[in-house]
Amino acid sequence: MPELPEAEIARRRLERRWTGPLVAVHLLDPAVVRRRLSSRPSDRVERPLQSLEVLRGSSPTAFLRHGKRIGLCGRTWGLLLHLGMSGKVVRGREPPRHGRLGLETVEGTLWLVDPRRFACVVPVEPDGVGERLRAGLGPDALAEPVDAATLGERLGSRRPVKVALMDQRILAGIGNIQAAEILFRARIDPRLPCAALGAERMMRLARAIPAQLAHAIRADDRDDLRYLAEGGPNRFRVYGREGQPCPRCGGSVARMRLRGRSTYWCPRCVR
DNA sequence: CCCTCTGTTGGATT
DNA sequence: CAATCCAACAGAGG
Repeated sequence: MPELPEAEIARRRLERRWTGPLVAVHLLDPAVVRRRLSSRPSDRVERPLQSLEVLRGSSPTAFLRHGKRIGLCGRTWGLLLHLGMSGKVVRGREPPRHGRLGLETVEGTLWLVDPRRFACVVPVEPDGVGERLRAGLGPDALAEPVDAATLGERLGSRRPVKVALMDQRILAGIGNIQAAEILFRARIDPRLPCAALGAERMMRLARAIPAQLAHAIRADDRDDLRYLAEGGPNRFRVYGREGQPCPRCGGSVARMRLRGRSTYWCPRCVR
């Protein structure tokens, strides 16, 4: 479920575990290397590096993140990373199942694992990695929190608030799960058009965004990352909890479909 | 077995 | 123009 919290966990894991220069690059699935993060014009890379071999013998000087994207900066290279739908970073000696890429240091190997193969890495020139990460995206939903007035301007007017929250051009990092958790925390009906929020709700929403993301990161860091698909307990307050009691009011958590995505919320809590 | 569901994203289609 | 569908994929669950 890589959204901002999982991307931040992956970034930290890379930063903490990357000790010393890279001994070897294990490219288990060549398709994981792309020439750009997406087909959008803002993600165009003029001179993509041809292979990951340039990484060997060096170590990154910066470990960046913007929204769901991660960026590593070496002296002679940069590497953009997007975890896609099921990507994560794990450490271990042997290549794990669905391992796509291994970055080996003397201390061990960091593996990009990704069953669904939507994750990718893009080798680029070292300059401008930070700019590439932000290209076309709004401010980072955690690191660059916006006040209620700014949020209101950015959200626009017509769309349901949950749909707008998931638009990376407005704020970077919020996906389907965190949108549900944020709106639950702010007690806002996900269907409400942004223009109908009003000052009071907008204030609650502006506070809830960084609060929820920080909470999710803390939870992940403590428990180690667990995916629903891996059978771990559901740590979310409403996501994936249709029919279960609302942790705040005891009412029943509802599920609906908004723009094709499952949306969980508590009808009794919203105000 | 088969059908539906799932974390992302962007482009095509209606 | 907004909503839906689809395409990249694999796997879990009913």
